[in-house]
Amino acid sequence: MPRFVDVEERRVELTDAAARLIARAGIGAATMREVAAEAGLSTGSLTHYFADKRELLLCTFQASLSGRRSQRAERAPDAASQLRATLEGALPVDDDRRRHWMVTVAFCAQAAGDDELADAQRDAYREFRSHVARQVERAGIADGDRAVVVAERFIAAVDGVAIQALFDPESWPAERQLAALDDLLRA
Amino acid sequence: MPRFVDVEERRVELTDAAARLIARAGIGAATMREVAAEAGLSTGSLTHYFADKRELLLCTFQASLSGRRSQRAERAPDAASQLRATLEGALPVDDDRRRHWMVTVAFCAQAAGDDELADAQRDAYREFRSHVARQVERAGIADGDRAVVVAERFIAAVDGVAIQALFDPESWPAERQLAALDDLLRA
DNA sequence: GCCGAAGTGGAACGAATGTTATACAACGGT
DNA sequence: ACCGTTGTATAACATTCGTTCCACTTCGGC
Repeated sequence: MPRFVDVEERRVELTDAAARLIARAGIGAATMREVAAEAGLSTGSLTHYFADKRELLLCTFQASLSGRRSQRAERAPDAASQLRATLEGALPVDDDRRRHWMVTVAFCAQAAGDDELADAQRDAYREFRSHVARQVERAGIADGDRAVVVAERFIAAVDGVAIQALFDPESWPAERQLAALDDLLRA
Repeated sequence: MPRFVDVEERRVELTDAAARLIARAGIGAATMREVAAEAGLSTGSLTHYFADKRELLLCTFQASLSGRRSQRAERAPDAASQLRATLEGALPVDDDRRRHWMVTVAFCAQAAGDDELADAQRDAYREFRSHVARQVERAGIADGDRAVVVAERFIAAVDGVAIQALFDPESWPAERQLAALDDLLRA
């Protein structure tokens, strides 16, 4: 087995390139040629690491999801701070999180007519809901089913702010997004 | 001027066909041929009413927006009921509103890399925010700038629920969406 | 030193897309 | 009755897409 290249790393480079293109110019701009060029490779190499365009896009989506998941890992002193950090991770307050959000929206739109993608989206959402609900319980805000309902309300509020912020950044600088989050947690 | 055909009506039929396709199978499925076929016409007729595909999509988006705007028109007895009706109009509680939401999400994703579309989206959102803020004032919930902030919070909460309901309808039947809306207005 | 597998680039193909052009049908004005 | 405009359908166009294929390079094993 000659020629040592870290396959997984190369795949990450390619899905990163795809995510960058999608965030910048929409999912329609993520053609095989454009993705390869963005990663500094050729289409021949691209097909060497992903059999299909479909596989490339699915991996791009899942990489974006796991990127968001890893952001949660940052530990905070107490349960309330952890909850706040988790919700803050879902706000487009910097370029990186903004990029993740644009990719998420693009795949939301793509999920229409693609059942596999829709399932992945739904499962990711439910997993996130469980995660937030667990932190709500730890923070002593609510228990059991009530915690899930509270988590849903928190997520809905944060997502709503995120969407407004995505397409009207002038009205929603980072500080205003964080202020809205604090208002939410205070109530 | 021979051959009487209601041009505006025909254009509505075509943008409706486009909206149906987008909601059903994503914006990628809205090709010129598919839209024409969905409307029961040929591409020759389609180009007769819309110079470009771009014009067709822009008109489809604006038609979806004005459709949502007209839904607000239903009068309610008091200011609080009007506010509730407006916010309920932003929830995908039936097939029609669900369709509008899918189209909105599709164009949200498309707005990346299309400044004109992004501007239209932002302006529509601001107009909706003003509308809700006015109803918040009339309902005596808040005044002036506070009314705008309250409106933003309401819209964020409703949009967040809408997105969760779009991609996880099992968890979000219509009654649960409306219950979440009532919870929101009670607080 | 040579062989073969892994990696890479680039060309080529068929299919599909947006767009344009052309031919025909339908109807009002004179 | 004829003409010109409007509406519609079909075909063809160039372009672009995903995909496939082939030549070339690079390295480890024998």
